[in-house]
Amino acid sequence: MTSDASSGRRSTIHEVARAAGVSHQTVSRYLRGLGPFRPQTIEQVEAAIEELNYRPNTIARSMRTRRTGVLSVVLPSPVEQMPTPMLAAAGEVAHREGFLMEIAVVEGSPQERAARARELMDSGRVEGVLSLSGLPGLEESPRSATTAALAVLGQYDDRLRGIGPLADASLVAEIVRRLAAMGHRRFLHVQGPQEWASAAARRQIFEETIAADGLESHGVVGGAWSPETGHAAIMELAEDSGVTAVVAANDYVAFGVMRAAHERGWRIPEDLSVVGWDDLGVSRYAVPALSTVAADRAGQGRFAMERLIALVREQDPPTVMPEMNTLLLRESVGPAPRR
Amino acid sequence: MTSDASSGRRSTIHEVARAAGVSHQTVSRYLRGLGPFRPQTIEQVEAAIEELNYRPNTIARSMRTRRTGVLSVVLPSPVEQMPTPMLAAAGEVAHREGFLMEIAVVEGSPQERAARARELMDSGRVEGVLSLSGLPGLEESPRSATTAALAVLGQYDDRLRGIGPLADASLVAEIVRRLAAMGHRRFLHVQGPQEWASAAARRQIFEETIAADGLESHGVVGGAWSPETGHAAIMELAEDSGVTAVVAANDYVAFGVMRAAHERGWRIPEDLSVVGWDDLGVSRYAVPALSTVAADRAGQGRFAMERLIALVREQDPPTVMPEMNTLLLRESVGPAPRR
DNA sequence: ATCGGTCATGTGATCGGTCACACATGCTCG
DNA sequence: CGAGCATGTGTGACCGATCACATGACCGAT
Repeated sequence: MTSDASSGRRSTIHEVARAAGVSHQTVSRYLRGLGPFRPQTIEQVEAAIEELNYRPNTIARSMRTRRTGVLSVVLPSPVEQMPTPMLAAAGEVAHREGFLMEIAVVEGSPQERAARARELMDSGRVEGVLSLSGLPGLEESPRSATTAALAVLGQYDDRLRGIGPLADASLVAEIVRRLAAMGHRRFLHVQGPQEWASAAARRQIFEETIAADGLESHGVVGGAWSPETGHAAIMELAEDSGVTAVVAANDYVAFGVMRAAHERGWRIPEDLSVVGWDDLGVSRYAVPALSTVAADRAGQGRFAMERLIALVREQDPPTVMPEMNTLLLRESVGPAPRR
Repeated sequence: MTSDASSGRRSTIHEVARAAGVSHQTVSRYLRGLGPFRPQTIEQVEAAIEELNYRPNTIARSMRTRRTGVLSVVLPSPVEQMPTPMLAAAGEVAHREGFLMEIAVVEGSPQERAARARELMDSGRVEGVLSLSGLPGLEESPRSATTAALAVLGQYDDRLRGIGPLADASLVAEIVRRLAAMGHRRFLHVQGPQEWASAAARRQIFEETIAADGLESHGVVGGAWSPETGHAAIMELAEDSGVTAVVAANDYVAFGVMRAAHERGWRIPEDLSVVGWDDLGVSRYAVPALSTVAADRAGQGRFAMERLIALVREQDPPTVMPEMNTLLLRESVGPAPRR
């Protein structure tokens, strides 16, 4: 904007101090808003900053203070289905608390991801790391002098109980029972990738509920979050399979299921009922409108970020998040067809 | 893992050097893989690193080298429809070139976003900034000593010519002409938010083509990227509007359009043809399958990131990206109904 | 006249690395 | 046999901030 100092080098606090005729420490204090100043001093410092177009070097500051104000969310690599509402909410919380949230996309296997996350924690670049997927070998930790804090959402423990709300699949039981109440007896589950806590939990609850309630499972197929998965699952189904209800891993999968049913000439919900998970923005606009679970991703994002920030500050983490999933039954479910 | 040094402080290169019986410089060289070493030296240094559980402090390194290896993508705040395939591809390029890509979600008006981006560029924390939206007052720049490089994708210039491939809307003309060839005469455009270069460009080309080809526009409505927008646009349409073809701003909007048509009892494509933009993963699985433009987001992401990296390295930026949009006509378009 | 306290500012060390350069050793070659 | 060179390593300055502590001016109280 104004004269851009003399050379291409960026100016430092010392140069500002010299230009203002004060000590570097005075400038530093000014920048941090500390201590009272003589009006004249303020004026001179401000003029010098303006003239030299000075901006503090965050790196240098971080080196001394060991604070960076940056929290990092690490995401597994197939980033296509990034949980954006969650990230948006998490970012909002971070912003409110004075942090900058960055998203780091990390490639590779769970082991490689864990190594990269570890590296990030040790680099000094961030004060906290939030992982949305499990990181084998790393455990949640408060911030220490040696590393950044770590919060993990959606991780499973040894008994496959998700500790994060992400993995809470209890509503799958509700789905199955509601469908059973409408007369459905034979179910198909199209599962997601089993490395994901949430996918594994949904499958587990599905099978448990089928068994507990004396219903029939035609089986579990699939293994990805994509529409293709759902499409293939239905196309491979025998004409006389007897399946009248499909529990899909998520809405993407459910879209594929609905499309395949259409292609086979099966009406939804008259011939087949379908339920997804996630309540994508377009799901209620599908024809027929897709039944799903609204997972309050925003709430989960807030929760996760608040938890991380508490760990960073070595405060008490927030209490366990209440159940926040909501089952939305729309046009894609109906009474089971008569045999 | 092993003994965690003595205290809570993290160990430094000097401590490693002392433990290994070499100079700090030798350790530094070892870490950077420079120069040859005596086998014994390597052994001692590795043992010391292992024993002290040493990790280099990236901040301290960056301070001296002025390199951070971090490129930042700044996204506007309503992050719900984050262009994930683009980000994924961009991240891949960054990774391949030895950079870490972070995504910074920035809140506020375009002006505020520009200010935050500026701050990020001046902080020294990142070497380059890639903005997916326009930043008023900031222009693309190579990396200088004073700030990070900036690349802007989808920005418009004074004459509303998008400089980024994102804003290339030329296929809108093709869409309109293909529909006209099927007998459509009266069109509706449901536009996106006009602050977005891409939305503005699509609208402009729509209107230009209508005028140039002597067709009729029922008007332009809407102004957001959401299904609600498309839904409302159709619900408000008079029964005798004469509109037989809708050009929607993107697939989200198109989903809303299709749903509303269904609710009004209009068949697609027999009564109404609909075209979206973006080719969402679920679009080809919709019933009827949604016609759209596959924008090769991944290609755009790669292009943008390569451009940024070239700016950072002060090399020649890649040549202008070739046309990469593809029109996909699916079930949602058909011949115009007879009056 | 001296003392203690507040106000406003200055001095030098420090964070943990890299950079520039010096230096010691052993080998080859004229 | 010493110059020249490659090999391997060490010394101290430096990046740009903050931190800990010192200092000088001014004030009212003893």
